[in-house]
Amino acid sequence: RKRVNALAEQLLETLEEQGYRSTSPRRAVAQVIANQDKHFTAEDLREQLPTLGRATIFRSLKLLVETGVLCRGLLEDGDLHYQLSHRGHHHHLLCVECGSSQDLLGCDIQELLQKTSASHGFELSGHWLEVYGRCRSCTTSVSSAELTAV
Amino acid sequence: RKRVNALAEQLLETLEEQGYRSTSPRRAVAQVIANQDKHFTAEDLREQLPTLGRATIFRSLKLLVETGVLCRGLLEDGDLHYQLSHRGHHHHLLCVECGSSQDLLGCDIQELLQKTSASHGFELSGHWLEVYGRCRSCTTSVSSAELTAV
DNA sequence: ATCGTTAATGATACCTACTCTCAAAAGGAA
DNA sequence: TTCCTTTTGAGAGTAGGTATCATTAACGAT
Repeated sequence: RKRVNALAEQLLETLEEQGYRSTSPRRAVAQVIANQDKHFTAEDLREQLPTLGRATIFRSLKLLVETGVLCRGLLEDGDLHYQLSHRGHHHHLLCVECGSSQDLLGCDIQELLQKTSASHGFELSGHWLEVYGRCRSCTTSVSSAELTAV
Repeated sequence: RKRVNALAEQLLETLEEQGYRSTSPRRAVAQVIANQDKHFTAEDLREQLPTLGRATIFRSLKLLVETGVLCRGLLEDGDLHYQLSHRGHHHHLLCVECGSSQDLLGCDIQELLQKTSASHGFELSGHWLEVYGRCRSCTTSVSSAELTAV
């Protein structure tokens, strides 16, 4: 569990590098985020940090997104959530069952989009992709139930 | 401009097929949507239909999305917008300059995602993709200005 | 044509998720 | 410590959407 604190410290360092002060509310937020294993909403954070002001939480989230520590995503139901950003452009696999998320590696969609956009006379500037499904542990844990049902 | 009314009528028919009544507020909404050449927000609709109740507009939009007439999308800044849905799963090219949108044709991302998801032990159930950039007419109209600047 | 049932509407209150304002309270460099 | 600046929390405000409910409009049956 030392790693957790290490991650929290890393988040704070990123902020400090960009000229933001290391305050106790920010330390608390960093700690909670570092403990998170799923994507989370602003409300989740608020529940875990009831002593912090509402505005402070939103401000921290905004800051962390701006500095690239977090990224925002959209759940299938339209809810906004946050998760640690693993630097660089990438996408997420979101498990609709347990809520876990993992980075989608080795998916070179950029090239595909570039080609297809060009054929529409379109100058690509960016894209947003979220992938939904069920993760390995959810598919295996439910498979027996499904088998009896079938 | 007969085509516009034809489109509006088509929207209403889709609602009627699903058991919804053809009311005058719905006719008005259909007419405005049919006239729209870009994606639009609920607020855009409200401005063009000031006599309609707020709730009615939101209800109509919801209904049209549920019946598959419209689809919802997310702009780069996080704003929610609507546009005519051309049946079946597809994606949009959104021009960040003029706001126009066109369907992205011939992009088989599904297959790519399927493969990559599988290699993560992930059972794909869906995805969400928006592509941002500048459309043909915007790139050509600005190109001269950019040339002098460079 | 009109009736009666049910769906749809509009006014308004409410709600959620967030932002703004501003006085007070920390950071932190000197 | 001091002084300046950033940050904070409380609370008001805002955007965008939903819930409630009495009234009104659709439309199939008569």
